[in-house]
Amino acid sequence: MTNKLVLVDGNSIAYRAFFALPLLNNDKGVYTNAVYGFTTMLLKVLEEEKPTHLMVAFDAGKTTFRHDTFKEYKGTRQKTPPELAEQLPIMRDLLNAFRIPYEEVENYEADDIIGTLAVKAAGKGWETKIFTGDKDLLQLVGEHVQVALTRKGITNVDTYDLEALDEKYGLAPEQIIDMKGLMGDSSDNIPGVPGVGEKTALKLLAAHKTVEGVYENLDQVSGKKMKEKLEANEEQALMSKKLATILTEAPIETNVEDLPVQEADQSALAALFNELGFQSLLNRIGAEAETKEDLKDLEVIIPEELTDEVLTEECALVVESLEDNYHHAAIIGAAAANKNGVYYLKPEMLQDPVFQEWAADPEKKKWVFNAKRAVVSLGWEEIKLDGAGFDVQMASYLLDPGASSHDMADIAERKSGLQVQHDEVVYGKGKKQQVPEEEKLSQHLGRKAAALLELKPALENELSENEQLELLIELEMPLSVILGRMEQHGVAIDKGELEDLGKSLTERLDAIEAKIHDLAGTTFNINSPKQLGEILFEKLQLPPIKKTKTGYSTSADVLEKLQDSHEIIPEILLYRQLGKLNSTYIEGLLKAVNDKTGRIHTIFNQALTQTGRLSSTEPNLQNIPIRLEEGRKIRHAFVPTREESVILAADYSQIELRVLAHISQDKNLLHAFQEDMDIHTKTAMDVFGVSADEVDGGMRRTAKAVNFGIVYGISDYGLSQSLGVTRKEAQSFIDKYFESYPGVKDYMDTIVEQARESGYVTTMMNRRRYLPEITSRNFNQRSFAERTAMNTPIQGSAADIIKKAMVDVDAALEESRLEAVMLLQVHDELIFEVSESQADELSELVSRVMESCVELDVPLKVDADYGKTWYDAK
DNA sequence: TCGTACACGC
DNA sequence: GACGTACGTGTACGAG
Repeated sequence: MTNKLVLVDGNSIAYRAFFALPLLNNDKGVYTNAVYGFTTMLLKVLEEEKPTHLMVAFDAGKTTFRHDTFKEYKGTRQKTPPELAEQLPIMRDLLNAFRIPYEEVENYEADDIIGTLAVKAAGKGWETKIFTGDKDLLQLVGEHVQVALTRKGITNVDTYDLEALDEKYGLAPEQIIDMKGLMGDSSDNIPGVPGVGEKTALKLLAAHKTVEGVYENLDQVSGKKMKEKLEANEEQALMSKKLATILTEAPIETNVEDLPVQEADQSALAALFNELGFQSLLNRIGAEAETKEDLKDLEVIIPEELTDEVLTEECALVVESLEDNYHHAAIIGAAAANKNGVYYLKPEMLQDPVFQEWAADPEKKKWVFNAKRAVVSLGWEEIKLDGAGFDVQMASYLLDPGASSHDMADIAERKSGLQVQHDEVVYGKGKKQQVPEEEKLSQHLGRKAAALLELKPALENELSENEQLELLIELEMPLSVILGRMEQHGVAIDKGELEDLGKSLTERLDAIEAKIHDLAGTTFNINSPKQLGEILFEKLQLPPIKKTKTGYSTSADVLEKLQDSHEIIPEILLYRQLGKLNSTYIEGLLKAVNDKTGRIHTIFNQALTQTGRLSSTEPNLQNIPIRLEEGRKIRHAFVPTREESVILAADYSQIELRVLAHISQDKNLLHAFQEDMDIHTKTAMDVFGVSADEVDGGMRRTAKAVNFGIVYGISDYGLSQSLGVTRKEAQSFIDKYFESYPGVKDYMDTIVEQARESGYVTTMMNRRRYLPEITSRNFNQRSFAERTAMNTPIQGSAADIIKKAMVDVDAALEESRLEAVMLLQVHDELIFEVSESQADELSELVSRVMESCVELDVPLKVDADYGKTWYDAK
């Protein structure tokens, strides 16, 4: 077997990694992004290339032999940023731990080391692959030498051999230096011939092979100016070529045989990864995260009897169940921690009336982790939990919704001195998940409870400093109880209705499938984008409009463009639409109906989204179809639990734009809502400069998309996609919008400026979102952060408002004589069930409370309606 | 088991 | 001048 040598251009890869990744740092404030990128690249190389020999070359010192030729060589290069410089020594530690040799040679660049070794290896008939971000190294490509150039990020590379190089540039490797000689290289301050760029250089070399060849045939060069430029810079061109030439005879003692790949020093590597905080890489090398302190230390008492020493007035409480879905999940144990100690409570102790009385007492305050989970999982066992006054998970979420995790173990790691193991480590995952023996379980739960006790005051302090305590105590905590009740109550489903819809869907799908196969002339899986792409773009020869990473795009917008070019297309679109309805909504919802209750019990995630909205899972009841009639029919299956009841839906009209009017104080927008105008028509009037009766359907649709863009923070590109216009046109709509609503423009500018200064934005109720990328050098990251800065206060404040409305409505219902149940929240809409006789009264109450739960400078408007099913509540 | 492509809601 | 562009969830496919 031939040997395979991999040579890595250390400085080049480090630079690439540094600029490609956000400025990460570990818990000690040391920047780690370049090291991280470098490491992932090394791991990938080891895994995929499986080299027999490997080394990393670094540049040494500031000056090299090239400076003798040209003292301004690399003269314009900016100093290595200090954030990167401090990472270079760590990379050497890393290589030592990997047992990968590295080398730097005084007076020479990494390129020269690589070139020399590549030549040595080629002489022995070895295969060599060079990893770099520097195109110069392409000159080393040869029969046995490939060069992998980083493309985007660091692990993504384009590999060049002789053939690929010829294909891309039409050049042989040795001509790379001729190209550099002619066009120069601004990053290395190689002058070249001024006025000659890549295009000209390639043209000249195609005709005359080398720099020397160009000058020998100067009379054949077309263009007077070009000839003059070349003539005037002959010496400079030759010098530039020399500068760009990589030395393949650098004085290096190392032989390629000295560089065999060795086993990494696992313990050194694990120690380094731990220090750097590379959790994911620890997993990848199969090592475990280090433990800060001895896990055996904690004293956990297993009480014989529950006394008021165990269950105190202020007490951390852990209620553990394993399944993600806590509805009807078995509680495997509990723990309490307070000033007296840490206690493990066996599951059967939860049945003790002493526990139940304490749990139900709102005066006995409990500090918990995910209050809703505790309330609902106890609730299913008929145990009432009240007085859950502080939720550590919620606190962590409110402090920084963008934090990498809100796991107990991670929060404890970040914010306390106590070590809590990850659930996955204690219980296992997937099929291997199981309840451990009591000793292990009591330790784990005891640690969680102890950590809660310690975390509560710490996080309370942080919240208080951010003025977010009210948000937690007055809004999210009461809301979690309400949401828990909604989840546990569930939504009744008419299974027969779903089954009937499913039957007719399946029949139609079968017919459409047959038709598609017929039109295609073969049977294939329509649900497979790969197979569908092959049929459409190869067999049927339709023009592929867009590509994805893996092949042809077959997304709806692509297919819509092909609508008229083949009669198979509309059938495929219909097949997709109906297939989605059948698999997700018919089959999916039927599977989600609980056997015991006959209802669907979703789980609202209250600590997930970056804006403060809720999300809904298992199943997601926030994306039930409504826009197309076919799908809307699904809502027929959402029914009240009692025959005599109805479903009532109350939704805020344009809440985000009203919030925008309030926050920005734009006079035009405020006025529009104060006069209760149709906002999309109003926007169309302003953007197109026409009167109300001149606004046609197209103008209103455009205006609506613009408003949508403002609310969701999409870019000119996003708007152009949704309108099917060019980016320029989209941008001009945005410009006109800002001309008409200058207050909105001011707000957008101000909020971005604020975000840059403080690093975060806030909502009306002091929800926060950090935007570190707002100072990024990467245009995309920065633009995204800027749009987020504009959008989050709008969407987040709307989320605040409906959450407040839910708390207020719940209280109002409590006081009223109405027997209504809140079932769902869908971002700007609340769904209830109520007996038909009380429906009008409920409608009036809900609308009133929703409209008055906060006081804005524009009115809030609610539309409410009810009917026998969710479909009819429109 | 995981990543990708696609489609649904707001 | 290119970059690759609201969020969140679920299903199906196909590679490992």
